[in-house]
Amino acid sequence: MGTTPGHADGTVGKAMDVLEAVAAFGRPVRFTELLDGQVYPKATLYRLLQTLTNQGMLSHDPDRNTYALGMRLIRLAHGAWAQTSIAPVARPFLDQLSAKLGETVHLAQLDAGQVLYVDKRNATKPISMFSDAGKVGPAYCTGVGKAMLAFLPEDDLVRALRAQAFQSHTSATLTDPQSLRQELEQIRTQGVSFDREEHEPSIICVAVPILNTASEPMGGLSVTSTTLRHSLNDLAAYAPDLRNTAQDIATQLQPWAFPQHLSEPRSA
Amino acid sequence: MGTTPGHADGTVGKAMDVLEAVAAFGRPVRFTELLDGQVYPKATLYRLLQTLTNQGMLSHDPDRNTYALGMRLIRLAHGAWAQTSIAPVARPFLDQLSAKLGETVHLAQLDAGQVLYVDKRNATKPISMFSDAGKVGPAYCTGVGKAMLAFLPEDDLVRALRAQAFQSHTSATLTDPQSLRQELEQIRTQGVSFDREEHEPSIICVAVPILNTASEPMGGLSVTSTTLRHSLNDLAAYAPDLRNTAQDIATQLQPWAFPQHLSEPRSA
DNA sequence: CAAGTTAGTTTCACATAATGGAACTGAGTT
DNA sequence: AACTCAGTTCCATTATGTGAAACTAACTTG
Repeated sequence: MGTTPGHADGTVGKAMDVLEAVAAFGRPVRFTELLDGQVYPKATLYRLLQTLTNQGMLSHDPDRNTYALGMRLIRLAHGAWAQTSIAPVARPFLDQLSAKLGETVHLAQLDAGQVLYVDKRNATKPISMFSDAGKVGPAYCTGVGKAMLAFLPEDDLVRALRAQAFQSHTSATLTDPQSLRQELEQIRTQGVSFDREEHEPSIICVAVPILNTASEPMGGLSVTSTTLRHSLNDLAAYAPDLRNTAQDIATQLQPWAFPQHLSEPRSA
Repeated sequence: MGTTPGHADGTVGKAMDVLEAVAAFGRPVRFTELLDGQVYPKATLYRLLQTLTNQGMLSHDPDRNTYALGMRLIRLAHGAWAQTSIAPVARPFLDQLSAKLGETVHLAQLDAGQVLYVDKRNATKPISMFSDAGKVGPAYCTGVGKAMLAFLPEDDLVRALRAQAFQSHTSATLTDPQSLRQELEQIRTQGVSFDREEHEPSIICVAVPILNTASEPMGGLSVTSTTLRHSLNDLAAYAPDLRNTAQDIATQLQPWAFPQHLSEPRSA
């Protein structure tokens, strides 16, 4: 987890492990810190760091002798966001929904069994980019996570759950696959999922999946609030709006799933 | 340019070239499309694509047989944004400035001679994350770009300019290093730079650099508008506010440049 | 201030892992 | 049934990456 050398395929895999290790620190990190947290021997780690820095995937502060994630990642991620995520398609709908409800709205997708937030609206104050997009969270104890898990094909679900370490974040967290599966069953029939302070105390949310025509989850959409401001019943009232927006997004997503513009006149 | 196999260091470098090549298309791309745009032979390209997909750096649509940038990049970029860019530090100041001026505000940094936008505020409507952060632009014909170039040490400047292909975007674009250098001289003395429709017709902006104590540019800050709404003189009036905000950000950035929290009790 | 410690860099004999030409598969055409 | 063309696999060759150990430089410490 985190700094696991996930069965590295070749040199590239190892390089990615190193990237991940740097990311895990969440701050500029010294060579040695990486060295004893990591499985790769000194010289190997050293060369990998060099190469990655060279490539702009890491940035190296020569004064402090520290490494941090490089800005090239920001450029590339912009492409990923635009090409691969459902966010650009969902954008206008998020605007609409957030304007209507005046609540915090999240858009998420599943990535390797984890919830990856790809967009967010916070009605109260203007939101800064990147600050929240790119965040990840556990799927089994978040509203959007459960909404998506509920509609995952069985084998995908098994794989997603195996990747999770079911740790108890709050007293309400579902920590065994058993009760989670029950909950997922219920979500599947109701089409709505709730986070009952399962991830963070006093944070609650209502979420729906964004499904394609094959009923597979393409993403999730949620309204988040606190127990101070809302009850779960209050949130439940948002469900219809959420469902409508999810449906709208799903509709817009169809052409995206079957792109027509594939064969362009090859520029000789 | 773009798909240049920039003197690849090793396998990792080649893998990054492939990433960049996929990014360059800006849409899901077929194997063959990459193949004949790229210098790597079939089998090699194939394996690199496999590895990258495996690693989540690319995503592969098995139906359409296309590759696109992967979501792992979004996760990593979030880290880069938080660790390496000046954006998180500048965030509250951007909020403030944008609230005061009610105009579109950009925060940028230099990356490999290009302008990389790392944050943005648009007072009129709520802004989506990632949509603009991560964008790149040419340094020599944007307000923030010139503001930063003006304060670059000579050898860095030479390197940055060599990377640029001085193409004429509008009739106002400075296309020769000569006149650009003159302009930079002026910016250096005045501390403000203008984009006089040099990048896009009718788009103008005023920008200032964010300088560290060594007077090296850490980033740039700009207010953008259109010729319909403002004259250059109007924009010039924003300069003092921009300078103040840049100063505030620079001050906050000092501890960041000399992080105290480096030696933590090593977790045995 | 010499001996000791720590952090980072370089070397080099060795072996793994990447290479790419060519052959193969299988879907789509004619 | 013969012919594309896109994508995938094979495998002998060799380039690349490997990592223990030696080295250097800065920084403590007795």
